[in-house]
Amino acid sequence: MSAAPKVTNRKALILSEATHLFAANGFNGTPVRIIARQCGVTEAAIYRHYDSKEHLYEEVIRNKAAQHDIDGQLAAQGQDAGVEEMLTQVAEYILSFAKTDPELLQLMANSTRGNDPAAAVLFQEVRLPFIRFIQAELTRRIDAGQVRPVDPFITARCFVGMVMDCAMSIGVWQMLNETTIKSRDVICNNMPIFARGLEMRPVS
Amino acid sequence: MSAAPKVTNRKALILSEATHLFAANGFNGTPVRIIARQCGVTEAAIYRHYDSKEHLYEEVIRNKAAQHDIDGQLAAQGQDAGVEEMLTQVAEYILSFAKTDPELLQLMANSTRGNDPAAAVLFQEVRLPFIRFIQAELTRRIDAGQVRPVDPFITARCFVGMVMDCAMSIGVWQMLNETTIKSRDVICNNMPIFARGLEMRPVS
DNA sequence: AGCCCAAGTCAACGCTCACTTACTCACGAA
DNA sequence: TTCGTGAGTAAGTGAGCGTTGACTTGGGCT
Repeated sequence: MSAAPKVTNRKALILSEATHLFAANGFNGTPVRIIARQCGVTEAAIYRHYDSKEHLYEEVIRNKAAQHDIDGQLAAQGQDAGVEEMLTQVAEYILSFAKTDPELLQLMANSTRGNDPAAAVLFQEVRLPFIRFIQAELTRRIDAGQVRPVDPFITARCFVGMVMDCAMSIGVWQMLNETTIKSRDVICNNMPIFARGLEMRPVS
Repeated sequence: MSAAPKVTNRKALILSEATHLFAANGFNGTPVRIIARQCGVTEAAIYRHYDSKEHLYEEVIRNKAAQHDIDGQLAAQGQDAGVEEMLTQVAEYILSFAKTDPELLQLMANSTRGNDPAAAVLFQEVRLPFIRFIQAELTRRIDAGQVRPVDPFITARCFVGMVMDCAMSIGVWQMLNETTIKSRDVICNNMPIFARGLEMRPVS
């Protein structure tokens, strides 16, 4: 009723609701009016906290990316794992977003186009960490003679692209009534292929 | 000057200009007014030919998909090629779109989200043919004992996803001032990895 | 007590959107 | 010659958009 009912963090609420709506309907598909209604406030209240709709969107993206300490999570992995194990852990991490944070994947799917200025942030903060990690791990193993002398960057970029595409396009696939594929099946099927193709000596 | 200056196919012109604009700016980012201006006609003229903006968009998608006889193109390949050669040809075909028909890739990138009803058409008409082809080729080779007993559908889906992602995200990458990767380098680097991982006997 | 200010509200503004209406005109067939 | 029709136009329509300005309210500081 009153104008300032509680000092609860309204700004955080707006950011949260905006995240849900932007993820579900995209930037152009989400009017400020709807965000406001979802928060139980007026549009003007939103502009009290955020300069513009674009700034709010960028904040949503930045906040979403910051929620995951990807570098830290990746660095915690064992240094002495085999290639397959390493790739498996990365793929499991990416695919786990489908359950732990589907909004992140939706936002990424919406931002595949170059036009979106926030796309750069998502690529930089989410994709690149994975790629850099794999790149480094591959380089180390190539130098150690465990992995064939492939281009580590290209390999990492394509590997991450494959897993990301798999995670992002789930929605479209089940819209087509195609068989839904489980993450575990993808990993069990594809990681050995990649690892076998990369390793210096054929496994078994 | 006159109302009907020429009987040249105005409908085709509208479809063509709409394709350019939708590809460049997406559905929501392309007002009918702009399409009309680009064609040198009024909005009403467009509605004379297309019931609604959505119908026009769907027609754009359908027309774009129909421009490529993907099934035919794939079927023309040699049946006795090795796995690596087969995958290479498919990847080359997909990556060639970046030069022969970049609009197709842009439209696909815009339609990764499930909301877009046209996304289904693009998946069905563009992605699926590639996947089904690889799936069939893999199945044949698995039965012949040339390829290890992987899941042909999952493998094909992920392979196509990898190549598509590579083709679609080129725009974002060069916006980040990252090194631009050439299609040939991707193929030279990745096809042997995949093939080596798939083939029954390790290659050399 | 008095006052400031963050955080709201309401009501609009100016603009753009997809789409419509009423009308015009060239042109080919009867 | 007349007339119907397809293809176009100018000029809207109401709805919805992002954004703003003037005003209100209530908690915390002096």
